[in-house]
Amino acid sequence: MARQGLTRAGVVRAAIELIESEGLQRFSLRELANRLHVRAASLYNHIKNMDELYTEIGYYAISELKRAQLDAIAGKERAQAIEALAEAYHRFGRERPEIYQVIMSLPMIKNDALLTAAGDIVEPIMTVLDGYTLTELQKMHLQRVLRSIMHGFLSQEAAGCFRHFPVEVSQSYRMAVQGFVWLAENSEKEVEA
Amino acid sequence: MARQGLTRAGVVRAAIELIESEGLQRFSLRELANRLHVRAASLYNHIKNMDELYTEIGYYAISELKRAQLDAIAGKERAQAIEALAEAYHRFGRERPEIYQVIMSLPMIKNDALLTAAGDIVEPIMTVLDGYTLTELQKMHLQRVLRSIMHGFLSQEAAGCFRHFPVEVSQSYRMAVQGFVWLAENSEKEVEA
DNA sequence: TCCGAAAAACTAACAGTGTTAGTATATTGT
DNA sequence: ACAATATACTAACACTGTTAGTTTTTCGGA
Repeated sequence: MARQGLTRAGVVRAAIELIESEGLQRFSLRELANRLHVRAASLYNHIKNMDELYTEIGYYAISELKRAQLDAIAGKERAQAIEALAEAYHRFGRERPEIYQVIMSLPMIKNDALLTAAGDIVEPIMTVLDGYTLTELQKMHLQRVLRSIMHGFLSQEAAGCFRHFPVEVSQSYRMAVQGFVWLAENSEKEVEA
Repeated sequence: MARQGLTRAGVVRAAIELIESEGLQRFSLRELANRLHVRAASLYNHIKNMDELYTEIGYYAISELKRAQLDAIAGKERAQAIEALAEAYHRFGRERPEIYQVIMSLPMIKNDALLTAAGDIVEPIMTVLDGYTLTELQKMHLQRVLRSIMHGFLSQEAAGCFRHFPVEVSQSYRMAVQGFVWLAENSEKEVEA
């Protein structure tokens, strides 16, 4: 019954590590408790329940994805920035699939704080779009489009939908991003006209 | 202990109805058994296990999505066909969110038969692309791009990511599809050159 | 028509999930 | 040093899918 010196932050960190190593699917409070040398019920001294823990993990995951995007666009502009951001997003999803999956399965509909945090993911995209001469409305639309392309691609790739063909996935992705670059430039022309 | 006259197909049908009415999240064998006036264990006389039942539901869901797309492109060509297909796909996801979610959470990586069936979703897209002068490789890439756009959009919309802004979602979607049409036409030009 | 076989329902149990209540012990502040 | 608080525990509950073993119904063939 010796104390384990657990903290809320420590529990969250351990949960993240467990998810990254064993997979989101197999994650459970019991397994997490085992790692911390504690009974499952004891975790409730540090977290309210599983939803709250999951939300906390979500905050971390979102901040990581945001950082990856910000790092990518540093010192770049317009098409070059878009391509770098898209590539970084893609790499993040490939290298940390479980963490990415956490983001995409967050119950944002039920949690307004989480929805606000998720807005962080959009921030780097908006920054890049600031480099174009666009109305706020256009930026809004374009931001949605880019997000859809990036997530849609990653999601299907992770589901295994793209693996049975010997056609390079990265090239398909680059093509999709190129279509977006065209959209951005085209929207700009509409404004300038 | 009177028999309920259950069949494998009947169980699958009831499961689909239950998912559509109560949501995929809250679906369980016990609830399904209740609806059929039977104990949960009795379901195992008609299905092997839950994975198999889920796979069966997946086949249905995939065929429905395929049909929606085929209906949409009937009698249409090129840009008009692409737009109609994309719109039908979007409507399907909105009107039958639980069924769409089933498709997107199918464990295709573990089930080759399921992966083959999932190829059906691509068929209507390939048919539309046949209306363009493209190499097989280009068609492959483009098919992936369109799928990514459509699914990415639907997925984020369902997650609630697009709801906090008074910016019309349908217009963003149309913009994304327009970008794809440009990609298709542009690829065609490359071939013809 | 009867009887054995097969099909389909049952009950009971198991291992797993998250979660709560109540209890004991360790730590901390006065 | 003692009271208060924090943290761990055990035991239990209501779920989840799943299996084994049992009883009943149904059906096909002699």
